[in-house]
Amino acid sequence: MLPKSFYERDPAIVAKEILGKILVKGNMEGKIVETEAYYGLRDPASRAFKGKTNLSKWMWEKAGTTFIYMVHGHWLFNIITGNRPSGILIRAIEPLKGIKEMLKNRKVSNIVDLSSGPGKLTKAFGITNAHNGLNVSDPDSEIFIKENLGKEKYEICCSHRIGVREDLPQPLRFYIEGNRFVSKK
DNA sequence: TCCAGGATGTTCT
DNA sequence: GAACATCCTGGAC
Repeated sequence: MLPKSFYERDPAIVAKEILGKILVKGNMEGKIVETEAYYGLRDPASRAFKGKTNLSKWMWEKAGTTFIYMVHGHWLFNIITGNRPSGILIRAIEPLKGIKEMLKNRKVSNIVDLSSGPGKLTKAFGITNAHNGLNVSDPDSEIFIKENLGKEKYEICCSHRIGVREDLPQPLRFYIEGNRFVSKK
């Protein structure tokens, strides 16, 4: 399992290095293939931009804390990082285990449609706001992230974030080049 | 009470 | 591939 210190860093670094790691919930596992970094107060796209509210308060929590909120009727899964308030958004994963259970949560015929988007993967994994405030570096947590022991190689690309009205100058979206489950190219 | 939002699914060409 | 209706909640008024 990834230690808390892994998350206690700049969100862009965490977003980049968490690619290829394994997200685990119950018997379901998936490889993280796409993420975005969010810089709290100085980031107009961040939920924390307007200050601390009942919703965004999680972004001030310790690194590794989960932060889940709904947009357009979809739950989006975030993890708090260092330099708070800040965090990363998990945008896409590649299903590895428990695919049967994921298919039950999402009625799709195509595996690629199962988790190739931020709202899709939360539904496939059954993640809702009930999972707010967990810590992915806590062994007792229902959701955690572990190291990928495989030795596959992949290239990491970056781009500007998707669907963000006022983006920061630097690219803050990271993904694994060529992976089928990345939401957009 | 109203409205916009870090998106998705469907329905076209 | 592009356009659009719709998903639901928190926060502002």
